[in-house]
Amino acid sequence: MYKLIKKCGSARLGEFETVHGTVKTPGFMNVATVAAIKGGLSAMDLETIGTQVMLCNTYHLHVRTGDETIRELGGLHEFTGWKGPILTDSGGFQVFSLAKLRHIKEEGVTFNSHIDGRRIFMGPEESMRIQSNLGSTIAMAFDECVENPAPFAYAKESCERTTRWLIRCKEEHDRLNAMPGTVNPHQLLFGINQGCTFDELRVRHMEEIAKLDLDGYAIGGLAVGEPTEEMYRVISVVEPHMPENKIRYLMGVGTPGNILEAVKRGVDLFDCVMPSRNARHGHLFTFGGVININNAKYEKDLRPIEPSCGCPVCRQFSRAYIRHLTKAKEVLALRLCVMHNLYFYNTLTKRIREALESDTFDAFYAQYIPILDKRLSD
RNA sequence: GGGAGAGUUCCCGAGCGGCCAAAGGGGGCAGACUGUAAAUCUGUUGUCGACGACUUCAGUGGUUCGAAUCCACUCUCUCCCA
Repeated sequence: MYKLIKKCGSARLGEFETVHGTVKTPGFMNVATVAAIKGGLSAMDLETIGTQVMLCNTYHLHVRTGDETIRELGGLHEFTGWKGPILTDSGGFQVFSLAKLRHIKEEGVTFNSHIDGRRIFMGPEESMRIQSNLGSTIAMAFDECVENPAPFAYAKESCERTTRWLIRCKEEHDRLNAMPGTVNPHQLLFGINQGCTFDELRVRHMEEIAKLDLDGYAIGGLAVGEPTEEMYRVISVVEPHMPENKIRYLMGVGTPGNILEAVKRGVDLFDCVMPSRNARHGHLFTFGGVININNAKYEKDLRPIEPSCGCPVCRQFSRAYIRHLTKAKEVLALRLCVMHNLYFYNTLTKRIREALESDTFDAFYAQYIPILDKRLSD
């Protein structure tokens, strides 16, 4: 359960206890959609790079290899070898990202599998059942992540449906946890706030789902194309209505700067594909700004990605070597870049925690906001 | 020695009288990426005083209003017969 240690303005330092270990917040979850961090990282590497929570996806694991199989194999922890907390996303985001392949009804969503095209039905009960089979530490409610911009009428209708889905999720989740033979009978459930960029929808929805007394609350449906300032506004609008004694998770966000801004607004937990995806494309994060390791100027640069970084990659390899590997399209390039970027994100949240601990968060914020998302100038 | 074919922009390779500074790849350069259908996608890639001009399709010289494209010779390479 969540324990608030201290606050600095709206920013919160806390801890979240689970059967698979304690998560220190603010924290960043490392995305492993198909039970693997893209770029060739395994459970063996996650400790090295400071991972607290691994995030896997319900829809992706359902279509391949299949949640029933993973259940037979002992659940995701046995399957992946990762003993720490695992959060499974519900498949709700795929309602958004696989828009061309799906059809939404009150009961749930019909997808055409992106693997083989076969029809798949997923509603709140199905999502809960799959996540129960996967045996994750934390299950996410099945929601609809609505595209931006969306007409108010549609946003309202979708939001109300997401609330009804959430109630069904909770019932099914409680039922499954109580069933004998459940992989993880202590599985937690987080609800997801929606409402696009409409403040009144956001607030009303948050108030309603707060009544359900779930294990945690997420803000979903942001960073889907709306201006960044609008995202910050929505967080600020919703935050006062989020239960103080529950962990708050901003889904799918974001850039290092986004995370710092969201922490300042009271968010505890994050996940994003950005560090891993951008790493695969040669964009590397540092506390001095972002670099594109593909750039010609790094061809003979003997410095590590970030001289002050303590990650295994920066301790051993030069920019020149990593650039060579990316140019040569060696898989090692992906691995090294992803390792560095995830270490950076994990360290960023760690340093935010340290700043909160030592009451220097404001100074930390003032120092890093101007540079984190900019190009490193060296 | 005889015969056949080929030489295109950084590379491979299309073009075979005007719509060609020249398709398409590759490579290079740069950009995007936010609960991952993403080791992907986009732009750019002869030069310049740049809505125009200049140089380029092995070399030289021709034919033509106009040539990377046709002709002659030269050079280089590949294959076949000796």
